[in-house]
Amino acid sequence: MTNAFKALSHPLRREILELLKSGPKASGDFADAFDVSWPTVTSHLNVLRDADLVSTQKQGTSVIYKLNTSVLEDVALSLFGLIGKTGAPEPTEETP
Amino acid sequence: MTNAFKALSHPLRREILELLKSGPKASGDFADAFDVSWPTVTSHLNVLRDADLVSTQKQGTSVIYKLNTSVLEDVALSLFGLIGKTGAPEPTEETP
DNA sequence: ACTCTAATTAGACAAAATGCTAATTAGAGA
DNA sequence: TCTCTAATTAGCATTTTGTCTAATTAGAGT
Repeated sequence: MTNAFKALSHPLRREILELLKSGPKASGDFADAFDVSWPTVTSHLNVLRDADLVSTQKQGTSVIYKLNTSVLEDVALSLFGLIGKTGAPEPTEETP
Repeated sequence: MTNAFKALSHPLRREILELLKSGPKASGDFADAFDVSWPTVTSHLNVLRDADLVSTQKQGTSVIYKLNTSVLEDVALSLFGLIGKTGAPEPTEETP
């Protein structure tokens, strides 16, 4: 999960995830959507897949990417953990 | 808030935040806690402060760092937004 | 087999991040 | 004032990241 933080650090990768919110997409869709070269997109997609934030599936000549919600949720929860929102009931007083 | 993602991408910086969970600490406390030089710690602390993840306060010759929970919460929420969860995690148990 | 489209890999290169040592600033106290 | 301690800044080497173009792989359709 540690890699997920690094993967999330690039704005374009976060935009890719944002696009994936509306459903699975092919590599070329991202290449069309952003103003960078297709190889650059591929590189970012690889980072996201290595971090397990997305998973892939081949469909003919296309490669379909879809959001991997579980890791994303783990990351979000770990951040809440950092500020004391663990998902468990909060104590009425701060624990030193 | 965009910078927060980049700030969170380094393991040592996340460890710093983890340490801050238990309360505000001085720069030297981190320098003691980790196996890197003090200037390196300072550099990481600067990144965290630029990202508004921590705030500082001088106390004599010491500089006290404390966690800035609001930005951390924003980041966590934006990740939940990515997976369609609009709010904070619900308690696993009923709050008494 | 040939060709077109989808996508990735290879290789090069610039820019940014990381971490060190040495030098500097600034406050506290004798 | 002098000195000690806390912390940051400066400068530098090394590594990692980001991006491009060119080349390559692979499937589909004709």
